[in-house]
Amino acid sequence: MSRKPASDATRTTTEACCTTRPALKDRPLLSFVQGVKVAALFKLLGNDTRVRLLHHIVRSGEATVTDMAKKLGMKPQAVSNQLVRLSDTGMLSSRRDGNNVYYRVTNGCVAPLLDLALCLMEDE
Amino acid sequence: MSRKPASDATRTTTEACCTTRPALKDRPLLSFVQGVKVAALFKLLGNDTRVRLLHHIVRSGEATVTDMAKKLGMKPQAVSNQLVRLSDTGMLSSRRDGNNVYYRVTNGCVAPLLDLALCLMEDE
DNA sequence: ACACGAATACACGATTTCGTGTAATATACG
DNA sequence: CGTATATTACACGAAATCGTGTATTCGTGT
Repeated sequence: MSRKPASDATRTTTEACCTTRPALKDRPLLSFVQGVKVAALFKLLGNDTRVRLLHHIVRSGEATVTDMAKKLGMKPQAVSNQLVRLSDTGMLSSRRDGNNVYYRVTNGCVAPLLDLALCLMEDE
Repeated sequence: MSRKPASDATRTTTEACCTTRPALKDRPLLSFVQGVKVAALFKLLGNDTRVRLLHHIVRSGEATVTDMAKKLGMKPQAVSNQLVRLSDTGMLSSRRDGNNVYYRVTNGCVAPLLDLALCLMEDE
């Protein structure tokens, strides 16, 4: 569980994500457990609410629950549910200021992943 | 439905995938439909069987159903089910040679996506 | 202490997912 | 034509998913 240095707080741009690249093609076939782990990661992104939440946070740097609920046109509970799931995996972190809880992206790979998926979507 | 030029048949390396990059952060918040589309893409990758299948094909260039079924220790039907789903979205293409059907990756973004996910997984 | 708003915890119901089993189709070889 | 192998089509059942409703926690202000 070694989280990234988090860089400086307000930074939300697409950072360098994976410096060590073992060259996908040369790896031995993924084991069952590895497959499950990778799939779990994608599964987390495989939901329109979570995708839109992530994109919103990437765009705005930080956001509160009610804020996002309004933007997405959803109830705060639904949003909170997904935010918790995203936080559990280390994609997001939360900071409390008074009544509000601000969420931000902590993992540098998230933005690139979204980016790739977006243009792959528009491509085909 | 404009598929990529497919480059030359035997090429399976991580190709240039998305040349046009509208800068994720500057995009307006994803609409509901966009969110669903992106999520659908990730959802497709959110399964250990499909992930391992994709990785195997990326590694070997081409592979038949029974071949993959043996490698993954699964029944041919289960494998075929997932291969169909992957083909429907344009990630894979199939070629028939006698009794066997060979599957290969047609979309250049698939490998980079897997790559990103792999190091993101190992990172945290 | 009390009320209020924000965020979360939890159980429920509708929907989707995935491997299995069975059957059908396709191709090769006698 | 008949049989064997490879692949796929289809229905079924167990399991996971996701938004909703309700209730609880946390912080603020009066």
